[in-house]
Amino acid sequence: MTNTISKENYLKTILQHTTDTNEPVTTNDIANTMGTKAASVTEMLKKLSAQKLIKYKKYKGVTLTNSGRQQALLIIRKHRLWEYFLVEKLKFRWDEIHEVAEQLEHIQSDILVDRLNLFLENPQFDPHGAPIPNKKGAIKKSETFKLNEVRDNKESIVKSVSDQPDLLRYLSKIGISIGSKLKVIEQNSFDQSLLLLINNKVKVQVSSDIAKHIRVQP
Amino acid sequence: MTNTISKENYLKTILQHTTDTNEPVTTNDIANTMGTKAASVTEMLKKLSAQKLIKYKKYKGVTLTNSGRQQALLIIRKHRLWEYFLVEKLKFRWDEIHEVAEQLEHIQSDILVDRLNLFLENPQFDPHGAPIPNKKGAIKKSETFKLNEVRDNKESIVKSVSDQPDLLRYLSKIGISIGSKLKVIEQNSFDQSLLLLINNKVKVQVSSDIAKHIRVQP
DNA sequence: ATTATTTTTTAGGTTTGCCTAAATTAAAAA
DNA sequence: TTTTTAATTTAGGCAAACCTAAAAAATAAT
Repeated sequence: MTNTISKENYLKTILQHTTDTNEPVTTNDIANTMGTKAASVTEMLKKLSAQKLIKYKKYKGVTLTNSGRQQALLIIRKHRLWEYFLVEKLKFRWDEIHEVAEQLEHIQSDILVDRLNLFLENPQFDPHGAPIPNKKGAIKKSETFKLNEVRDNKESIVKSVSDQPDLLRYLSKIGISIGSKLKVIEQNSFDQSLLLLINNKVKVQVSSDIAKHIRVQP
Repeated sequence: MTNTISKENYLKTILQHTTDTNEPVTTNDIANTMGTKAASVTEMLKKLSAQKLIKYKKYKGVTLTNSGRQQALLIIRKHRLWEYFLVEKLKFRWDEIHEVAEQLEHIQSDILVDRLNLFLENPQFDPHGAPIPNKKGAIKKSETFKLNEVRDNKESIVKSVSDQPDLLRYLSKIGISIGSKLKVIEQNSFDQSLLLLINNKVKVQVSSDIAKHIRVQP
């Protein structure tokens, strides 16, 4: 019943690549994000398929079964609860937590997750603003928009950012955090970079590559 | 530089078997406590020896090198800090923590250990009364005695108990915890069991098998 | 001091998860 | 539609950590 760490990581990766698009994820995409080779991925897909955790047709990519998605969501739950713990209790910076949470998410203990959740008072979002799935794996999704899709001169509030240490360090440096108020002053039509007003105070130019990792609400 | 979980467990086991006796531990003893077979142990000993973590002569048992002891002590440190966390913060009972701590002790992150220690306010003893090694692996040892070595009609205070869930549940049931006051009323000369007075209130008969897992101070 | 018993080691296998190189299939280009 | 390119899978290997069975060494018993 208990999966290996490697299998858990595959499930998590497949979930991440299929939730937004609803499309099957390819062997190569999995290999790239996991830092393994395509051949290794194929091999693992066969095992996960035999366990009915994924739907896999040769050469056609993969999606999760309900059972696989459920398992993946509970790993995400653990990851995000631990991230919250690291920041709120142990005073980690948000760019320091990823690596540690990647380890902690694989600790197997239902009672631990329950009590950690209780101790943290049932948090709903992790330090990057990502929603924490509940005990059953259910996730409440909110309507947010990528910053690079917001029209000029609209004000919005930062709701979440991608979990990438480099990005997080950069955002801290320019003063963007969850809850920051952003106004897109203008979009450069050549490179799609944005001129932002942050919290009504500072103007900063950010690339569209950064902007697409920032999700906001009007 | 980073060892596998399996290697860490071997180091820990070797430490546990060599600290009190100062004698080399045998292949079979290691196999028994780890739940593996002697052949597997021999194989691993060769690897640990090649890494200069243990001193190993064929057929002659094993001891740790300074480097190996240092590593083992830092794993113990993590184990005991996590145990303290589980009991003090997450409200685990002391008989529930072992299995989880066995997993948590293998999380690799120096910064995590430092900040956990800070968060817990630098605790000196884990929930069973075992001393927590400091950041350098140093452990302060206190003079304690096994309860079965205490003379009749002497009063003493419980300082530590062995980390075995069954034992811990039993001790809870009869009302013994760290700090309890015990008086050995009499020792049965046939089976060496002890009649105890606990906290000046309850009388309980305890086998010597239990008593040797309870360490006390006068 | 031999012999018998127990302990430890060696030899040869298994599983998991990774790899490279070659073969196959699918997709894109001519 | 055929050819070329790209993606994927298969085949065959490797390291880690376990195993069983057989051989060797150490210890205990006669």
